Amino acid sequence: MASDKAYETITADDVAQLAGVSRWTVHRAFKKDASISAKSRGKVMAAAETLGYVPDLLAVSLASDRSGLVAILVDDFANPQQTTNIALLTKTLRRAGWHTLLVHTLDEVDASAGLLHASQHRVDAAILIGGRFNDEELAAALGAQRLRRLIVYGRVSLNPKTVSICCDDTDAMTEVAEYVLSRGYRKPLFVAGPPTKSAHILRKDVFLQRWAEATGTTPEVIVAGSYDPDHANGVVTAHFDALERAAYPDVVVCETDAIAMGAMDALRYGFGLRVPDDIAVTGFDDVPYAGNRNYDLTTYQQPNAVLADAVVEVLKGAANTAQFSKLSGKLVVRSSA
Amino acid sequence: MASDKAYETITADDVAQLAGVSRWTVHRAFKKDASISAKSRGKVMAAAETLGYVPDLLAVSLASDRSGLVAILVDDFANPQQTTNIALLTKTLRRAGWHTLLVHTLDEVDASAGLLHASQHRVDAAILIGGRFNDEELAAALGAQRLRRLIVYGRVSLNPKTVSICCDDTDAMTEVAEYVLSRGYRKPLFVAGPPTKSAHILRKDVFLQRWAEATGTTPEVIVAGSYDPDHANGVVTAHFDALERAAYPDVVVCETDAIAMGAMDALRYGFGLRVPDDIAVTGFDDVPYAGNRNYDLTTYQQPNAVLADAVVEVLKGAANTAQFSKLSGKLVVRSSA
DNA sequence: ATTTTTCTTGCACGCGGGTGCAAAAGCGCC
DNA sequence: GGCGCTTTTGCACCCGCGTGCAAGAAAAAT
Repeated sequence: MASDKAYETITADDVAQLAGVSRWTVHRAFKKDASISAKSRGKVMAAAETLGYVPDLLAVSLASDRSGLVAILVDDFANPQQTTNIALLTKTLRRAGWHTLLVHTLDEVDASAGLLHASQHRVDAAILIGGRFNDEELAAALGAQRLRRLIVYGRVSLNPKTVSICCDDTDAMTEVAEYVLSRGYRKPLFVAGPPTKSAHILRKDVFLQRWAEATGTTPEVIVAGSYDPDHANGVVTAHFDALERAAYPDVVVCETDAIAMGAMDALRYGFGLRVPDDIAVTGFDDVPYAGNRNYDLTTYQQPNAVLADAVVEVLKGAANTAQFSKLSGKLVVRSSA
Repeated sequence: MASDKAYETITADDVAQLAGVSRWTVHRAFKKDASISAKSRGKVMAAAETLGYVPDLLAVSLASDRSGLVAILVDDFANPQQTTNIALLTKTLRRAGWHTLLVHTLDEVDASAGLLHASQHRVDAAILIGGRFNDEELAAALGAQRLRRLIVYGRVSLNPKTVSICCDDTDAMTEVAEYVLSRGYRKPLFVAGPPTKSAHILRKDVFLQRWAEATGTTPEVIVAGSYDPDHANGVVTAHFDALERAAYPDVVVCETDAIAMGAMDALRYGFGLRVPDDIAVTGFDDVPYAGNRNYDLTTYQQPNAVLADAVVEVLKGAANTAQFSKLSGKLVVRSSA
């Protein structure tokens, strides 16, 4: 194993000495369009090369007040949409020059603690992907702490101090509702995710409203306490257990793919139902597994790349952030409905 | 959205002024068992409370040469075992007081670049979870850069400058082989993951050897280029496409659950085979989905919590690190084999 | 009351690098 | 060669906090 001092620290001073210039000249050599002669920049670069000099980002952050770090707060790794987002965001941010501090928040209270820790690292922004948090409380923290920006990802926050980056649930869920109606389903069950304290997912409300407009009836709704497929499985099982066969819905509309997958497993293995022959299922997000032959889920595809790019825009100081909460994806029709 | 200066920076100086003491006394107040009078500590704490003072971790890191940061390098978010590990590690590390820098490495070359960036943040350790890297090259970097420890997670690295934390593939895969033999299977197909440049997964070799010892025959082997289930699906499909029905193996032994899940999908949906009636499948890792009713995979359960705890031990400076590469899990028998 | 001993406290200096300004060097020109 | 101007370079000071040491204050011993 590596000893605690296996490395030697090369600072700008070392480079300066070798190059025969002052430390500040070294810094200039590394700074794009700084006033420095070609000759001394050459000397510095050569010296830096031979010494293997790399600037210390900690010191850079301290001095420049920009850390190049973005915190991502996540609370539910069982939700495939979240892991997908983490993967995409870390990749996108890295390409754009930011590094990621991944904070695994344990519960709602802990989200604030996580945010505090992130701020102590002077992150340039904190992105909330998780579901269990209270953005009012967070916004309070926002004022007091060293937090530049708070980005709520994948849902709408009404707090003006935060930036929401998400697709327009109204358009999206309306499209899903239209599709379900157009396919002739008439007895839907909506499976919602955990209720939110503040930053909302509007899918349920939109679906219910659109459905009521079109049919004059209100669909039944059940609520899953988390976006873990296994949990959704249990909730759906409990619901169907209490139902006569004749009372089964003809379509199960789920707030997310994670829920849809759990629901589908429940229907198939718990009640021997065939999808879509006996009952249809729709999801939302189009996570990687949704296209899998097991599920082949009809779902609404999030514009993931666009969302991730929006984060970079915000980091770069985009002025008009309102547009970022109205992005749109597209309906993906597969065999499940 | 938050303006760029929404926060006010409260430093120890501010607290000192309010408390009527010097800055150093403030630091002492926050330092466990520092020599300071109860009275002034009280004053400091009160002042810190009213101002909402929180130490700047960047400055702490710079001054103390300990960042409290650990980098996790990952390359494949499609592999459920990796996301599981990320979740567990971030949680475990956070509880133990470390924060996580998540680096999404794009390819093998990029792993070195990622490690370099991590070192620029003075991480206390870097953990390699990914598969696509070359640990010799990384070890070279290790000497030159500001990297205290390099932990290779989930596989064995022979490089003495790194610490391997993983379960003992020899014991584990022997157990799997014994089980497969005991169930009467005689015509196995081994589906291996991508070949490694240096830090190895020994499962294939162990299985082949044990099988040869027991039966005198050598199982057929095919190689998947990644641990993405979809990719494995394709590889298995291609293999079976070229086979007569009579030549099908009776059991498909997979290097990981991710591969097993892809393989199972291929067998079922591509060739109409029933698992385990027509063909059996085994995995390795026991990822969350492995227990799902769709797969219900017989697999070898990694001692995840033990592995994660081992990381903390190493960070705390555990002397005897050799033990950490010989941990053991347990065989989980389900219906797939 | 004086001297020791023990606590407390203040402070210089360092971590590695960024900023703005002033001195120095280089330049063209008369 | 001397002048004024532009480019280079050096430097003081700062980011916020930690360490070790020495001076000051309080408590104990004489």
